[in-house]
Amino acid sequence: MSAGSLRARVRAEMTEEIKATARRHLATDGANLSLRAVARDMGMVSSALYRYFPSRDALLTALILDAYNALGTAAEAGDTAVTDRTALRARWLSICHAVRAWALANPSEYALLFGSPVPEYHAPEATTAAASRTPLTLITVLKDSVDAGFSTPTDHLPPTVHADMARLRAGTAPGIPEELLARGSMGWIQLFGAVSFELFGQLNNVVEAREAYFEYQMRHVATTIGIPE
Amino acid sequence: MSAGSLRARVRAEMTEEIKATARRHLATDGANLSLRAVARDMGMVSSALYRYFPSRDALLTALILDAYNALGTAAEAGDTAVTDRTALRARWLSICHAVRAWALANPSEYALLFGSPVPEYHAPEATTAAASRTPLTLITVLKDSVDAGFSTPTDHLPPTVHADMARLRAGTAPGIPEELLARGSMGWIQLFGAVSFELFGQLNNVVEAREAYFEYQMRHVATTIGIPE
DNA sequence: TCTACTTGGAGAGCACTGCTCTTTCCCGAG
DNA sequence: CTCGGGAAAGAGCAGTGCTCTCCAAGTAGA
Repeated sequence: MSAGSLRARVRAEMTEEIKATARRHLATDGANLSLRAVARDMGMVSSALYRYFPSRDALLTALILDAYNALGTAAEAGDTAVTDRTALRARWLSICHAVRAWALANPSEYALLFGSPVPEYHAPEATTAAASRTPLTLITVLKDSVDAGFSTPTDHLPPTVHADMARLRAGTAPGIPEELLARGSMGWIQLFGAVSFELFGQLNNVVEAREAYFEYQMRHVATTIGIPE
Repeated sequence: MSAGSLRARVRAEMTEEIKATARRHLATDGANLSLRAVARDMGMVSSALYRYFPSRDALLTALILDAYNALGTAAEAGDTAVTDRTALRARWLSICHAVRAWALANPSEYALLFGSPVPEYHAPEATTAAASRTPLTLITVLKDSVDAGFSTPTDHLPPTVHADMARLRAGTAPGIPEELLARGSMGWIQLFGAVSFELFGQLNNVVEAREAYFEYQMRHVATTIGIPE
């Protein structure tokens, strides 16, 4: 059996190496990386690569899945890094900083996840689970905030938004009021917007104190959501 | 002289037609549209197209410039559509809705502006002026808010952020307190994040009431900035 | 009006791309 | 020890951005 799994192991290693090489190319060529160049880098011919990935899109899908999971892992690590689990504000901010740090360390992968959608490419269902890990980490803090008895916002939500939030809660986080979820989603959007603005060059020649301005924003968001100091 | 300008006029028309065709291709092929396909669509050979644009990047730059200006025009129109110039909240919200409407109507051009940066492509200086039209429109509302005597936020800004905002103010909007500019920039980021999330598919299967949730967010942002009802 | 010059279009060609198909080879299960 | 299947190689197809040469047509000066 060790012989039988050898083939499989080699194949798995090969697949990993292809992805690693592709990730390297991602940094310079973006989403339109070249299969042939990846193969060339590995000393193999391009057609051999099709034994591992049926198409370029399949390779991209694998990279996207890995990236979502890497970001999710980083976000969760940011959360658990705060040993005092009752320090909700610190946890929220730690997650935000973890997301930004991961994005700055892996800009091309972040762009693959949150940048312009690749034309003619449709993400398979499998990615959505990985994609929701990061927002779920944020929602966990909201849930702990509710359990700790902190007061929640009392916005008036339009009925349709209320329904959306109720549906979101049903799938993920029982017990969180719709109003809090709505504000939490806003915070997730602000986090994404801030990181994207910085990474995509929209802050150039405007804001130099990137870290400080990010911190300022996220503190403000945390306050808005109702996470006390 | 009418003969001399004929050539120029034909050339201008040709340039416009190329851009229009390219814009159409942008919708299906995204940023990696094909010069040859554009030429084919116009019944000409690809090399002829190089008489008008020295490279594919140059064509993209022209499209980007046009898109920034179109968005800026839409934003300004959203502002001036509010006849009561003292209705600052209405003006702010009208600008936000105009930006979203333009983005929904021109998704691929929006992606070109605010999506993943094109690898190896660096925007020339000329685009920055067009790019700032939309945020400047928002800042105008902030300025009118100050002039109207509305109270401004009293955040404590880190010194570096304070300096950034002072520099931003110096170039654009004298008289606006740094704290207000910082919050206004947050609002611009939230607007961008909300539109991008919706357009790039991040809201799929989560929020269905797109319009209503957007409105909710922007109202909240306006309140946060300190624009009274 | 005739000529000299500039300009725009056409076509061939180069190096590259994703992908398919066929051929070869070699590992490992029976 | 045989032989089936997985993996690699290579040729080939249609497409790409871009360059170069060639030619027709429009423009300006005498």
